[in-house]
Amino acid sequence: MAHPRLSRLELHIMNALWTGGALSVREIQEAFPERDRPAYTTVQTMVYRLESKQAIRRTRKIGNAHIFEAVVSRSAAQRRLIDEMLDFFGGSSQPVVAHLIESGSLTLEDVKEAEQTLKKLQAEKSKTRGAR
Amino acid sequence: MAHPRLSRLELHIMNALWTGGALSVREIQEAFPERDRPAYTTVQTMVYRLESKQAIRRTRKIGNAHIFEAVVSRSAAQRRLIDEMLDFFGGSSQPVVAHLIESGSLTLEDVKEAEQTLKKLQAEKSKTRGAR
DNA sequence: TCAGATCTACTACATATGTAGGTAATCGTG
DNA sequence: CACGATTACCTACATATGTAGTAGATCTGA
Repeated sequence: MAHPRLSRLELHIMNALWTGGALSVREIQEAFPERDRPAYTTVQTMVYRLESKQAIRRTRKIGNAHIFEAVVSRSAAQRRLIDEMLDFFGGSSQPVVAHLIESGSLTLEDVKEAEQTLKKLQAEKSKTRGAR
Repeated sequence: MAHPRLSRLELHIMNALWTGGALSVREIQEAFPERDRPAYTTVQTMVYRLESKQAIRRTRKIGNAHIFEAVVSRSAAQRRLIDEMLDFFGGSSQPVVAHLIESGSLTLEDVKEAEQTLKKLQAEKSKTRGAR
């Protein structure tokens, strides 16, 4: 499976690895907020499952502890999540953007940046097609 | 539960109701693409579960068939999905927007519209705070 | 009216996900 | 080296999700 579906908890674990690099099970567990931190073996089980899904792999060993690192990139996982979301939204970004605004997490800078990127993309496209 | 978590299939069913208004189980089933359409009773089971989660409710009866309608709004469900996503993205919209662009679903119009909305919001906010 | 079509309500089961205990192997330290 | 600490590995189980069958109620058209 190149693109395994990742569950909520699995994503949290991936997040720890994306953020912290290669980590042991213990380190992953401790990356969870103290309040609401799963048991060591809970994390371990999910780590094993992620391994069997080939979303992560063992790299080396420190003492008797295995060190794991992400195989699936954060970007790829995000992409998948967003594609699934767009599915519900009929493929349109508009409602997504609207909710980002509502939630207050979309800044004017984000928008300006997006605009630049889009314009650049458009320019390249028309060049490829033969400058219309 | 005011904000039940909705699974993939449940969201597809909600989608049918958001789009088609009040529907029978049969109509919901037929809203699925012919290729890859779950059995009638499969849809029925999910409809019952959505009912017990109070995401939908029975409104009336036509013949011997119950007619269901959404209680949870599309907007509220979308909002929840996006909030959950933002959680993984560290609360930042930036990666979400980047992926929307990559997927090609974000248009310049979407961005312009967002910009307008944001500017309007900002203006209102500063007015409330006492026009700085 | 009554027989076939349709629907409801209940039951069942496989897979996925979250949660964690128990036991044995391995490590580091005195 | 021996022992306490830390891991690995295996097993188990509850809840969620997807999938669907069956039995009996209800409806509708001939």
